[in-house]
Amino acid sequence: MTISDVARAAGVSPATVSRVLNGVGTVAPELADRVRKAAADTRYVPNSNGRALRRRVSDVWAVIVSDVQNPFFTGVVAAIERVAVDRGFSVVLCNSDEQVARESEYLRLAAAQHLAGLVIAVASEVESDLRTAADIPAVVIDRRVHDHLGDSVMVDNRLAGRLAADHLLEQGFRRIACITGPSDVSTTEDRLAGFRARLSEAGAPIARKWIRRANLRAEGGEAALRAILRGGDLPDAVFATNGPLTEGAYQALQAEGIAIGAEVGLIGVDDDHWTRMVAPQVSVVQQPVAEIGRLAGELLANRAARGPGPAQQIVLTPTLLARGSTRGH
Amino acid sequence: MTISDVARAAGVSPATVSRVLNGVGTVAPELADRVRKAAADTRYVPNSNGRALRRRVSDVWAVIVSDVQNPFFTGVVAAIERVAVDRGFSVVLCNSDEQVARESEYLRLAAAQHLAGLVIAVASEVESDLRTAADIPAVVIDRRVHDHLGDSVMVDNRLAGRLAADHLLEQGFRRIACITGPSDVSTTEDRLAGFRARLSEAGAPIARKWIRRANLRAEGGEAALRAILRGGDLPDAVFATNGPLTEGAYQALQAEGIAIGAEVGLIGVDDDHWTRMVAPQVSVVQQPVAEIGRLAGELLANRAARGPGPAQQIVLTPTLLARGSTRGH
DNA sequence: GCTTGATGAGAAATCGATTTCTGGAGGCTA
DNA sequence: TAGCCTCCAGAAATCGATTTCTCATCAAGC
Repeated sequence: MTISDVARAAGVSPATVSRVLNGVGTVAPELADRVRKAAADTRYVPNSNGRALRRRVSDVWAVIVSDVQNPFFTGVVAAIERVAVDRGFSVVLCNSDEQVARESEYLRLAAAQHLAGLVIAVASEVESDLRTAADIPAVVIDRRVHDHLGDSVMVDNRLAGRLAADHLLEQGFRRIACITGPSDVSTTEDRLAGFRARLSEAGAPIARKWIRRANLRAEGGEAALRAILRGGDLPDAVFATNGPLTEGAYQALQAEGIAIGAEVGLIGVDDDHWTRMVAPQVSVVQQPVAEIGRLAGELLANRAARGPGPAQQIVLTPTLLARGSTRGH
Repeated sequence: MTISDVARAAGVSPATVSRVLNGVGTVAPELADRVRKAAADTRYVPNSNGRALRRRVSDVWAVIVSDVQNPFFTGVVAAIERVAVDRGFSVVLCNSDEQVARESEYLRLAAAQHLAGLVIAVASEVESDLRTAADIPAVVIDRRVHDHLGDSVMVDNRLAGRLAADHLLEQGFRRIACITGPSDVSTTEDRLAGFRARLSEAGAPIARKWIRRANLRAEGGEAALRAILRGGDLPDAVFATNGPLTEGAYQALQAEGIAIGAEVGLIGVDDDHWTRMVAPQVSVVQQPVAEIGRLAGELLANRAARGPGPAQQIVLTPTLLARGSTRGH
């Protein structure tokens, strides 16, 4: 079913059908009615490849995230969608699953389709390469990318680390471990950096053996915590630098029968629902999830509307939520 | 940067560039090298609108789900992606957010782009209309749709309800409530139906006032449980028919200081991580998440490869996971 | 030495929509 | 009534890739 079929059915030219359906130019009301009727009767769906080819742009945004199963990202995506729907865009979500190769494939796809915009949380600060999609407006969120100078919405992750350290120190913890991600993920890396810096300042530098890197899934966090336990020397508190890692750390402590809070304190990042459902509740550094998504969406919409111009780099502030898992030492 | 630019740079015709990059036909090795070099030098990304227009099909699948924030769906999507990547397809995820209008928009988009395939969990059994995308191979998952006869992967949800009922009866519960979703969502509706049927058979029919419908988010489950509490007459157990509803019910019970298991039993659906992290752990009817996604992906790949043929309707079996939240009555 | 066939690569048609170009009909002014 | 606009709608060009058509070249076979 093409525009020519509709044109034939309505007894007009394809040009007229296009004009009616897009509301551009002037068409006699009577003809317009005939066209609309024909389009409805034939269940005509315009081929967006033809349209995008001619128009040279689509009305779809892609959001590429590194882990669709992480509630932080789905929360951000939901907020982006709200803005997009509001401005008449559609959003498709792509999951790179922390793999640079899959990310590149999605970037290629976005560029090849000449999408209207792109929001991306990269898989790797050093290896990710956004040049493939350099032609379409992009907003980088959550994680920094090597030499990207465009719009971005980030959180002050060094501060996040400092907040966690401050809190643990205040609560009297001193023998502190950290479970964090690969060194090419800027978020977890910055949180570790801020955390370390604060502990060093306080004269309680973190022991090298107590810094554990893991892949950014619950399994990674769990394995890392078990590795710490196997070391024999038990820390009195643990900082996990993202949501899934926190979850994994919690599960390992629980499985080993260690009293969270009393024996070993635990503080995490990202306020997923479960943190308030367990006992004791888990202290976390919270990121402004909805705000990140909203701002990313608005930045993208503005960039698309206003064209090139000075890049905006927004940095938001995290918040400490102190709870039972870091009390009772 | 178009194929003609590359052709000019390599000193050949566009046809030759196309042949080289797609590996079809025969091209002299020397020319081929020149083309490949020119394509690399110019960072040429083929316009997929032009390509899809001519080829009449793309290599992208869309997965439309009703709630990206529900771990059940993201789990299924991750499994579909594994199959897709394996077969050389890309997957984009679309979130209808339980809204038929947004779902239609995504269906229109999928049809307009002539995507290679579609996997969908509909927003409404009665209102969702897949005819818009009738031209592309589709697999329906999770929820039934009014008069859809194509491929599908479902779970025996009446059995899921019966398993929950059986277990509660066995544990000695008799005054039982149910928190479920809108009546046009077949999954929660079937679970309720199976649950009711089993309780009636056992001579302990569920009281009408103890059947609460809620929107399918944690807030909905929480509100529904509070409504039951406000009724004054406390049930001795509650069945929540999906993941977020279970979460909400748990939160409400906990907030009200009701001892889960001892005072009020709780059984849910979907084995999200938190169910094993809380105390007591929550009993659930588990769906084979990865299996659903894998089968949906394979069904779609086969359909695309083999063309029309008899539809396959796969029904999987849920499993009961009995835990502390339904003990101790 | 001439015919036949295979091979390689450019020219041109094609996909389906949008947009520019073009021309006819009708209204207005001088 | 001639001349000029304006308005409307069809014809045709265009977007960028793929694929069919066409033709030139060269080798093999008789």
